[in-house]
Amino acid sequence: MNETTAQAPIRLTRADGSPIRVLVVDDETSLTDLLQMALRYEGWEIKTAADGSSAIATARDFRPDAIVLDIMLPDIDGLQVLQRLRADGNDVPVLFLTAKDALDDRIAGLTAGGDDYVTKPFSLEEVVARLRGLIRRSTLTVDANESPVLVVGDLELDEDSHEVRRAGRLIELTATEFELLRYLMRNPRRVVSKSQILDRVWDYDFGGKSSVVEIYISYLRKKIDAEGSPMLHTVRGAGYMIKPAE
Amino acid sequence: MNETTAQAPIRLTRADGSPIRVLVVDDETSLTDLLQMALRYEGWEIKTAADGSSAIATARDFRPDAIVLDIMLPDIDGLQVLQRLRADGNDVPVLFLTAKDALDDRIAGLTAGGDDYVTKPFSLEEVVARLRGLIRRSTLTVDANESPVLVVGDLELDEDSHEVRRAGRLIELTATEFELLRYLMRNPRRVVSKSQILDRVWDYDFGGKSSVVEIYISYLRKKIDAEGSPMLHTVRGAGYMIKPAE
DNA sequence: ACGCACTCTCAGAACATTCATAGCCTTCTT
DNA sequence: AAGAAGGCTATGAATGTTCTGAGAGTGCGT
Repeated sequence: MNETTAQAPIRLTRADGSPIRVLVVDDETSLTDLLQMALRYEGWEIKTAADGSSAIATARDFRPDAIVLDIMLPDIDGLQVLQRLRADGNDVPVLFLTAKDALDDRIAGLTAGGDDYVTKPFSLEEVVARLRGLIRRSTLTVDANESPVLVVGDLELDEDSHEVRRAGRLIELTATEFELLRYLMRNPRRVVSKSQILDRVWDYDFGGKSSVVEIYISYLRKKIDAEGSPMLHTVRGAGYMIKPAE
Repeated sequence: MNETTAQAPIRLTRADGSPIRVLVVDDETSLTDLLQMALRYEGWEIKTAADGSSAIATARDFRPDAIVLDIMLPDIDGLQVLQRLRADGNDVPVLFLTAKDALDDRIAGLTAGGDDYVTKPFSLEEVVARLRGLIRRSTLTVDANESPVLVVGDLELDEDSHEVRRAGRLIELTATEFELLRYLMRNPRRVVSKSQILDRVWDYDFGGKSSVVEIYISYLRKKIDAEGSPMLHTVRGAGYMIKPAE
């Protein structure tokens, strides 16, 4: 055994070690496919539903730890699905998906109940992070053997406070820089390609070029690797990797 | 372990550690739904009733630590419900809900008896705070492993006296400023979004824009962060956070 | 009824962020 | 060693977000 051995992946599980279960509800297959892939990659067990009534039925049988729920559904409105779940005594936390312009009054009050929402188009990192937050804070899911702080070497990232520190020194990051660093830190000592980063950290409808990743890596380096030995490494032709300085 | 470790959440429980139980009585489902969501998120166990007689029955069976009771009910008047409970020898503290214009003298005497009331429309922070106060002061609930004083760094907020001090110096806040600060201080070192703040601190029927939050943050800064290092931090694109000055 | 304190909108200023472009640098291949 | 490919970063324009002053409206207390 040596120091480069892969560490156990950061993986949220239930109290008994069985995988987290998530129900994804949206009528666009392209979106449910995308989310299903991304969430399976987290090691979670996923079921999907395309409308409100099958969502309610599946929630009953599948007993998910969280639900991703589009507001706009062909039959029953997403908010009504929530109401029915609650009327059933089901406290599962819900992450709503909503178009940016269709926001406001209808969503009002949601976050006060411990639920949350993201606006389309979203980045997968954002959805996963919010889900992890919801599940971690949910009074139902017993485990939460997880801290909101990612640590790689002397670099720390706190998902609750959004604080990032290198050797204790506070570092200010923009939203995109923060998401990129979080993604890298959740995959330490592993090369991630520019397309992986783009697929994961940028909104799914991002139309720009992948060179934007290079730019943000460059920003991060200036802030993270400014002093001390570098932790952000380029793997030519393959991608980028973060690991503790040696 | 270092000084940035997340502190245990502030959570009121009964003496044996079991969750607080609250009965919510209102005939409008939208309101009971909202309160149920918000109070569950406090980690409490909630039951609801839509009229006076089922409220009395549920109070007997469920043995709640507090009751939220609308004055206006389809069958029996809320105040009469209180009378019947007391006649039964049930001393559970009651938080009445009443329309602002229907504020009659009958309500006036309530607070003398250890009960309390809020006028509709209310903010969730207000209801939760009043409930916490009632439960904490109630002779029934044994625990109260909780102080009415929130402390973050050298900033103190007393929920009983409504006094706020920074480094010992008394600071005058308006009602809204106080509620906003209380909400932030109950979530120290955690980024809270503008929608979360709006959902929680502003009345549930508030129709305005979330920029009002920015304005009140600005007011708070002038009073709280006037001198000394700042405790109120903007996390661009995410929300606001309070933490001890470094 | 009056004045005062408070809440909230508006609008513009100030500021931060995102991203494309382009030229330079590094590394690899032959 | 030269060329090609890939990567880095300075610059700046466009965009998006936050802050704040002025003031209108509201409601409360006297």
